[in-house]
Amino acid sequence: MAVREPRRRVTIADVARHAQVSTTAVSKVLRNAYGASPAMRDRVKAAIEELGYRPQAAARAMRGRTFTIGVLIPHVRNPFFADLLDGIGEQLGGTDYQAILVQGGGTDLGAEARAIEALVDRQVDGILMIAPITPKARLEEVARWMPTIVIGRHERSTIYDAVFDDDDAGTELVVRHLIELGHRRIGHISQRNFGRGRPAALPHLTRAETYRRVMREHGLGDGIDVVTTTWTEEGGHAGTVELLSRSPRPTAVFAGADQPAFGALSAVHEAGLRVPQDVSIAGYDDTRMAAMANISLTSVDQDGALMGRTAARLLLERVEGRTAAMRFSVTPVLVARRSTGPAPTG
Amino acid sequence: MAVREPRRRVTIADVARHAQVSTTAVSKVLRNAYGASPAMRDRVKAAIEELGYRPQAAARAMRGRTFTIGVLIPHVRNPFFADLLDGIGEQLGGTDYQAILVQGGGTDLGAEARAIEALVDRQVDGILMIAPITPKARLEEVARWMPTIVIGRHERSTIYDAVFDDDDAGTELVVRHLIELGHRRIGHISQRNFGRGRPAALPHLTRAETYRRVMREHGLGDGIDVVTTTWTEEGGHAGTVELLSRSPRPTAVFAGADQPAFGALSAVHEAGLRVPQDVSIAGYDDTRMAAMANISLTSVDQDGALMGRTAARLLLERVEGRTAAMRFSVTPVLVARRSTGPAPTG
DNA sequence: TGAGGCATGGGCAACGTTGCCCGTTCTGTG
DNA sequence: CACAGAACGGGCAACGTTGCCCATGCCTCA
Repeated sequence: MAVREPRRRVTIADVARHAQVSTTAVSKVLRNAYGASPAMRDRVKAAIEELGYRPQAAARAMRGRTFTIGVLIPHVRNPFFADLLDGIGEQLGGTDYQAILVQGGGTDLGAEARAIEALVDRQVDGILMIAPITPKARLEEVARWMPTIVIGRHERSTIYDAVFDDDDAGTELVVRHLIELGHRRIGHISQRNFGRGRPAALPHLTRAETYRRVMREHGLGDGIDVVTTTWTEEGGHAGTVELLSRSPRPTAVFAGADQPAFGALSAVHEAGLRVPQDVSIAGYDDTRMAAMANISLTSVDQDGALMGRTAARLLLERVEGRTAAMRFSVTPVLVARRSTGPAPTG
Repeated sequence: MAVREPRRRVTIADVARHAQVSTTAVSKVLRNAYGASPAMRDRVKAAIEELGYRPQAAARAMRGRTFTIGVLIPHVRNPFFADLLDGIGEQLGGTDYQAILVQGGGTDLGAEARAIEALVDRQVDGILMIAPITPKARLEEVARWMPTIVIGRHERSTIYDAVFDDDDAGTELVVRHLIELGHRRIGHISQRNFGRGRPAALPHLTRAETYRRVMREHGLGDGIDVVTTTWTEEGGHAGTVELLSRSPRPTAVFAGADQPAFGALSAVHEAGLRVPQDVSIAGYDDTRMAAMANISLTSVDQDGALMGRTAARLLLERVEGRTAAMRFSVTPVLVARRSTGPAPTG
């Protein structure tokens, strides 16, 4: 097979010529617009089929529509985001909209800013932002340009919609679970704070705050111990090593998320301690790995697919014209597994 | 803060007016083109800064360039792809190009086809396809339209570049490792075959083929046992349950990838068997979870970041005009951990 | 002093699509 | 049979950017 020169792409004009109609007519058929007879519709559709015509998104963009939804994702390594994307994809399937993903960098404010600008420059019809660390003021600035849904943050906005997990409730579930098991010294692994916005807007801040509150409410203010790393396997490992070096050491660790919890499990293992006999470990997100029998990590399930579906639905509504702001919150559920058990006595 | 109407976006004409020059002049400055004095350059740059101007990708696209690289990814749930994306991002950082990701669905040929078309419709300057299942003929058709790099497939093409891991060598390493440990009955978990192209082009086919070859070369043709599922935790679990039901059951399982290997570990655990005393498990990809001390999965490391960087570099070269096809292969390394051990005697 | 070249800046058309508007033909009703 | 109104199809401009080309003015060199 020889290398042919790339032939010119089929345009609406080619279709019009082939179907013996005007370009306007073809456009009408494409958009299901008024003013096209069934006969013409068929003829044009046949021509489109025959020539393999596909509209060019760029030219459409110049007229205002791209049929593209931009999704800002901190980093694809976090498996929970995959659930969100599944939900988004499910909701968008069957519509004319296509999701494109852009990685924001996770902890790099500058990278995230560039990613957002990239989406704005590309004239997407709407943006879904997954747990952005960008200040709220900037999010609202973007939301004024184009329909925007923010996933995972708790602030109220009158300009964009919010879809989030009730991190407060979820954290309360898991910390109480540990306390009920008799734990008094419970370490917590949190993330470095990059945002400059209102505190507690980001999940890791809510979780840390609620952890502190619940501990205090149970008279365990002295047992509070927060280490700040990153929510990765490596971060969770390092944080747990630090917690285990305390004297007395905590008998349980709420890792804040499953990824650091996996690192915590490995750190406990390396220290020659047993889970849960010596140390209990709990995560958050209920990822698939958490359910594996040899891991069996206690976690908090937030329905990521539902959040994704809802976020995409809300965004489409906004694209279609809704302007009133909406909020949607998912109620988390504790999934107790074998990584948590009664506190060791003594 | 009130909801303002979205103001019109700043265009090149606004900048030109503000800087008292022509739009052509502004365009020249933007593109670092010839024919602009340093003085004018400064003036225009100041105006751009002042107005916060950003070029619109769609309008540029109509003139032939979008500064966008499309990345087709089967599914974000596979952690190995995150390494590839890190490499791609690293190489693209500092250039004017922005990567956008589109999910192909993994096992759904139709979804992948739509994803590829979405990228073509959006006039990206080049496409990086990660382990596509689309027939080669179609890949070449796309590659004639725009610069294309295919990651993970082994076929030769004169039209697109290929970047892949030497799956044959990697599989030989891991299967030999198991044989040297004394295993004779080694199960293998493979994936359903969706492609219709040349066999062995996709990694899972190469791995299965090489597994068979190495087994036979060591006189272990009778010990060959392949189950076909999907390369997910769930698939690996189900496949391993099936393998463990054999009589006699295999003493080792080469899971084909880390994700199914994790499922395999859990299945062995559930069956009340020990790893590696009763059953050895090996994966492929050397993901971060494999390195966790409590998992300690034997795996094969393929340098995903290097593959990603190389693929992105090759693509940029093609965007700049190279037409000769290139191939780049990464040499894998066996990482033996505690999930593999001597075959049980008797 | 004149010719040629270079540096600099701008005019213009074109990329593909769609919304607005206008003209023609057809249909139904008095 | 006349007329209003609907149905239908097409012309045209505009979206923002860039590549090609031309005009101007200055400098250099023979």
